Amino acid sequence: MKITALNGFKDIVPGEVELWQKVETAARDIFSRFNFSEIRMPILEKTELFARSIGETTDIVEKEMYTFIDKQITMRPEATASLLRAYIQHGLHVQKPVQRLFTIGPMFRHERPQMGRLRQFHQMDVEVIGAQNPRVDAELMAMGAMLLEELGVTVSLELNSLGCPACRPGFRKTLLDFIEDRYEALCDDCKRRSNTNPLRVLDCKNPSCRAQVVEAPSIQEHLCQECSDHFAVVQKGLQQLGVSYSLNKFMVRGLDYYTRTTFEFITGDLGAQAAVGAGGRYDGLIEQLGGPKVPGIGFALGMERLVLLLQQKKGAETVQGEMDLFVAGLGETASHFVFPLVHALRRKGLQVAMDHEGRSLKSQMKQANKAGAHYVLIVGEAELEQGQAVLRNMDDQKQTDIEIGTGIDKLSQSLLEICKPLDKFSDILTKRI
RNA sequence: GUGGGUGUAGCUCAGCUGGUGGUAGCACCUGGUUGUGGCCCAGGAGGUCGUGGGUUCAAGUCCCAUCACUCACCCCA
Repeated sequence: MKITALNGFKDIVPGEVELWQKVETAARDIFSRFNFSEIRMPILEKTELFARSIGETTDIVEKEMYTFIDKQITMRPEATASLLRAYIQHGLHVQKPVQRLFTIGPMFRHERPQMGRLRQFHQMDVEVIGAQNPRVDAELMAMGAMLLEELGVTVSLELNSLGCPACRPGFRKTLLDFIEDRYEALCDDCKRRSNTNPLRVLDCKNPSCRAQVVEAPSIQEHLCQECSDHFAVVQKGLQQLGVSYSLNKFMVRGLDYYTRTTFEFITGDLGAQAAVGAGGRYDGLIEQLGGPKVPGIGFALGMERLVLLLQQKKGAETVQGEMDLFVAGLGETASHFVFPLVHALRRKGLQVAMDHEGRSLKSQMKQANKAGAHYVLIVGEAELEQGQAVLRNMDDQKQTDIEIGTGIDKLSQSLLEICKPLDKFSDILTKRI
């Protein structure tokens, strides 16, 4: 019986992993432009952490977490809770009034997999802790938009405010009254939702529910003065930064801790999984987890979804590797000579490969070609005797003789000089992706 | 947890109303070139037809079960 990866768990193989590297590299670049620092947390946490932050009655906590029940530990289903735990544990608020942190890594949820949704999935998570100013909300969204733009994926930004503990309960009541009048017209899921999480009724996909809900009261019109002012400045900030967005009064968040600003980067190209990234403000959460009374805001980008979008773009051919030099030794004597030479060249910084299987020159040339070698050094019995080898430029097919009787150090030095000027490796690689 | 679709070579897939698994494409290996890549040509290797039962003289094909994958619902990045 063949052993395969678990359902919902995926290998990222060569040819695909380059896209992931591209996404990560772009993200690290942008995050550092915005003065964020990386933080890495463990994947396992005490179950209680997630129950307290995400919400005891959310689907995630109730049925989607990978938990070792006997040990009361859980594989993180999202990053924010762990990151805040680390922030509190290390007293990072004392070091700086405002912490700008990001983390990249795997998350785990036991859901049924589908396009863009796996059981182990990867997020890039960004959090600003200690900043109250609504301009920071706008700045964060602008950063997300900038990253997505640089990656070349087209998304739209949708924005809403969920209010705060002062005004949300009032709206909730208003909404419940509205739903009450139409209860019988709603689908079974929405009937259930109206008890558990009435806001969820607003973004039901069922067309008849949508029709019912069109006239629903908008939370944006029921915000308290502070929340309303905050929301206005967020929008003003987005306009200042030239970030286009649209208001969506139906947008709701799945996690309990969100307050005020919430937003999603949406695409139409991923089937049912429209959100490429999403986040919002969580002003009470840090205190609730036993930390200082500071506000926070953040968002997460789904890496699988980003990679899928990149793959969908035209000309998304698999990335071809490159190397500086392939050394072809013909026969046992030549291979014996070449073996330490390859090592010496690698030590000097060249990307070098050789064949160890005693294959024909033709076969080795094929290997070199496939590997994207720019040069091939051919060392045969005849060359060895004459103290010479042939250096072939694979790009223009020109061959030159090169002295090899002078010792490996000198030989590798001259090869280094020939091969290195061509080393625009990283630029070329970046462009090809 | 609920529903639909699909399982044939490493990958993409043919295989009609049951009658010996495809000269299919890509990829791989070897040769055409006594020591020279890409293109072309020739050859080669690669399969318990997802698995287990059943019907039948005969099952990749029909039936049942099971597993896996996949899309959607729920939920969510």
